[in-house]
Amino acid sequence: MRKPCCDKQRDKNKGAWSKQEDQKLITYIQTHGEGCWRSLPQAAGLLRCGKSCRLRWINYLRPDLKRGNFGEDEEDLIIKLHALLGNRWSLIAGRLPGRTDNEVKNYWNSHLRRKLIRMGIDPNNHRLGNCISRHLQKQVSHATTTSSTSKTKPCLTYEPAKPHGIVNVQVSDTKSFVEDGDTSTVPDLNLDLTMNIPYHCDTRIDEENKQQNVNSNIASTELLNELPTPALVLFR
DNA sequence: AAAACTGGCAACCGCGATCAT
DNA sequence: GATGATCGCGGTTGCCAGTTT
Repeated sequence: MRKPCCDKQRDKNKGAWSKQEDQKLITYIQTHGEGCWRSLPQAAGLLRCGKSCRLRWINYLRPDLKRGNFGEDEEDLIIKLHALLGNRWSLIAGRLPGRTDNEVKNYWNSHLRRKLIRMGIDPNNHRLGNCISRHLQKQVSHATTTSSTSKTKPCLTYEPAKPHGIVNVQVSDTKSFVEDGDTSTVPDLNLDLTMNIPYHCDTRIDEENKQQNVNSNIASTELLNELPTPALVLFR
């Protein structure tokens, strides 16, 4: 049923975009606006498929793109949002003005993911791995004057985004664990936060509404700012 | 100095969702 | 409801520059 991808057409350019191509695309969109990607290449005089034009515009040419390094606050937000939403890059990017889903995805894969792994945190579920990394072990052993490897390891449980937008977050106080050292005095705080994002996957809501619902819910509750994800706890 | 390796990023690909007929 | 067209998303690939051996 699916039509062969337009990219496979022989007369289409592929690979890196030239300045001339960029300029044609910019000029066309400035004049006619976004949309109708299918017909855009021909109208703009580009030997590209519409898909490629859309991607180029959204990820690189759009005037409102921020570009440059991610700030610490942006990193925090990405980690928090990823803990809540999983690999929903477009939703995550929607909370980061001037950032694209591709940019966020790349940054996650090349920076944040590794950072979490180095911290001994599974980037997939934001849980501390079974084996605490050497780095973390150092921190722990440094914090505790006596060896205490047999003590209860910090328990951070994040369940990634579930269907219907319900996210359960259970957090033990890792910071206390690391900094205080004496885990026996640290109660296993189990903050069972249940967030009900009005995101009904099973009903047909258009993407904009979905995004607005998610955005407004997150923004209004400001819950994100209160969420100490394991990664963030360890970064600080 | 050169080869091998690594990391970052832009772009591509395939698929599902949605729209149009 | 069936079919085809289009869009948008997330995973993956490939290129290139920088670093290490």
